[in-house]
Amino acid sequence: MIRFVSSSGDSCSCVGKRFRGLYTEAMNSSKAVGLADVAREAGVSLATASRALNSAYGVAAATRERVAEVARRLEYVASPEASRLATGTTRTIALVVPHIDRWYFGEMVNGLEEILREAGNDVLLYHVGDPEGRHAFFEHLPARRKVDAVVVVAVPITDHERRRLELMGVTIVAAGGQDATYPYVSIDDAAAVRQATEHLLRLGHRRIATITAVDPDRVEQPARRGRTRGFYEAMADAGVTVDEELVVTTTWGGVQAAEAMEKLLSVRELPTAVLAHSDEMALGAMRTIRRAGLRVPEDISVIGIDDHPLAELVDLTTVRQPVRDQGMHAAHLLLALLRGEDPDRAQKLPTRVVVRSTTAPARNDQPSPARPATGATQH
Amino acid sequence: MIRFVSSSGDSCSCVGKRFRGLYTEAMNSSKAVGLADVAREAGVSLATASRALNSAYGVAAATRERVAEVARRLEYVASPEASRLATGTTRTIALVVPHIDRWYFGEMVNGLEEILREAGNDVLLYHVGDPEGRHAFFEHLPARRKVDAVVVVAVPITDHERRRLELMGVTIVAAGGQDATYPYVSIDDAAAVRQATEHLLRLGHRRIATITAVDPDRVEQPARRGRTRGFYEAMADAGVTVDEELVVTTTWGGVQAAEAMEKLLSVRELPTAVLAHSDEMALGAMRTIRRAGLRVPEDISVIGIDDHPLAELVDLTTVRQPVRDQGMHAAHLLLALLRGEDPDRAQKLPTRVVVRSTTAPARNDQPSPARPATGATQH
DNA sequence: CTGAAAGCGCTTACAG
DNA sequence: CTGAAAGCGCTTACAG
Repeated sequence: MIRFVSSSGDSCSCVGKRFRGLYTEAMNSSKAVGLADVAREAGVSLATASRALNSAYGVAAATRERVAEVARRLEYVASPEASRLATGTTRTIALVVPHIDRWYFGEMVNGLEEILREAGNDVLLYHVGDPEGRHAFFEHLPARRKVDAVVVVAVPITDHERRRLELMGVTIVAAGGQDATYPYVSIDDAAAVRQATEHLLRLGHRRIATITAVDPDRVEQPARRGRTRGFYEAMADAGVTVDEELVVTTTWGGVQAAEAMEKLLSVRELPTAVLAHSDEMALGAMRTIRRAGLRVPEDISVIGIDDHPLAELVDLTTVRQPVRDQGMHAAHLLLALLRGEDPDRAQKLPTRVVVRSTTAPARNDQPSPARPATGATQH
Repeated sequence: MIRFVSSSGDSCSCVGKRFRGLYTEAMNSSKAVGLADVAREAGVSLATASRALNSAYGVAAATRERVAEVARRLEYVASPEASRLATGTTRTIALVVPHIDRWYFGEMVNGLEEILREAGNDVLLYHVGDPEGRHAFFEHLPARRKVDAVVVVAVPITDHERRRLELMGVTIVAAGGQDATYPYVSIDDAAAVRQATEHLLRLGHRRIATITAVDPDRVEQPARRGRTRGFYEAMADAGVTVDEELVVTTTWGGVQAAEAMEKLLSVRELPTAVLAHSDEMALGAMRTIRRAGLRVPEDISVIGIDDHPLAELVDLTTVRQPVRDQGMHAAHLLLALLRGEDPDRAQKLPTRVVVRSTTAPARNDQPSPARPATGATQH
């Protein structure tokens, strides 16, 4: 930890010259207190000191007290390397995140980190952007035996990857993804889209377009399946035929959605509403609509999914998903698994429509059987 | 790592029953290959095996080759705990992040993680939201001796905190913050705001309002000082007197900015342009303007700072700052410091105005000495 | 309840 | 160039 490599004595990490004296002194004098110091000071053996600090049994209350007191006074903290080596446990959990720079992932990590750290774990961040990164991660991490568990954030993993982790005894959990093969917590994608679709249907829309998102390099695309399914089901339930021309697919992203929207605007008969698979995509669609000289929601209603923090600022109607909560639940799920409990391995958190001002009743070119929403929030 | 705690044999982490046989087998048979296995297989001692794999000197080329080959074949990976214990180094770097869920922080972490991991370090994530979290971090982390260095993302730290880290020999670097007391990479806040202000001035605006951001619980507020200063300087240079009524301060956030904008709209003579300290805040201001029945940019021009990914989708004019780059540069700075080199300890990355459509020439109630910008990007 | 001792899996002077 | 041995700082059976 204390690092004075250079023999010439001029390189004490990044510390300015004026501090050098101070540093040398600190190095020589303090040298992190260890268990031995605590034991000596408390007048017990190493073994007893260790037990007093860790295990619940086998130490006289008075002894435990005394040791604890000394440890506190000396600001003793066990060397994690040493105790990990000795116990064979790491108390470290890896987070595998494809796009840490996107709100969704950051929020998820936020929730995960909070719970995992509270439980005494270290949280290692692995950003795996592209397929190679994923590959490298799954090939090396388990072998490194650095972690007790890994939580993958919205990344479907292959069977091979999963098996590799399992074989090494690494517990795996998915946050925000969903996959029957390992425990997860997510939203019900189909239900979310169904809610969005039903909101539009309730407003009297019939020509509803949807901008569907897929991952460019994912092996599976559950979200697409799930979300798209919700749309078709809701339309069918309402007895509305889906015009396949109004179903466009693109990769995640606002710009991509903006381009997809151009396609939708070049259809013979324009849609009166469009449902995007994320708020970001909804904003992209809105830009195209706006640039085409059309208005939202007067000419075309737009609804997204997420309730991104900025959605509120641009008055975007959307389906809210609790992202941070998904992270927290996933963390709890993982901890339960690590404890050897048997928690619910398939948790879905509810979503709900948040009505703002990018959706409006369809104009009277279609019959409008349902009443328009009233501006309040609904389930 | 392999974890079969229960004596009844029914709790192999989170693995389903059908896998139990497989697991037990794996556990019994494989048991992670260690240096000893490599050494034996290669017919050398532990010491030689270790040297062959790590140090550059002191091993015959042929020996090194053979050991490396065996290691590869056995898929050997050193136990990080053991080697850290033995070397006293952690190869671990902590990232202290106040709001991982915001784009700016996620992007920064993205850049940091990439470079630090490439260099062979583990990246530990610490989300410290509130002052207590910060306190806990700085009090415990150094004592834990878990990390070689910490990079604080846009969090000014107190002198006491800094000293604590330094005394433990932990190298510290700031990414996105700026502070004369430790090495950093950031943008020039004053320059960024100056660019924004000059853009508005160039469009002929004179009644320029600014929504200034401060951190609620920060000890220092360099950004505020810096950014605010840029505004006053640019105005002074242009010979325009700042109307103090048009300078409002609030905490970071779109909703807060929306409220601040209400204040600006209740001034006797409305501003013709407003400069917000972030894009999110700009969007908040725009919402208030829109809801007041005014148009952007026809009635009021709006410019932000950041070039948030969504800024492009809402056509927001802004000052772009390279966030990921700041993270990458900060990582390189840190690595250089750890290597004992003497890098530039005060790196500022350039920003530039990105003109989109929320700013327009001031209407002719004021003289317009400069030509309006032409829609292209400018420095 | 407590202690002496072995061991976790590496690295690294110290001798050849 | 190579090996035997000590040591990194804990934890945990194994004996009292």
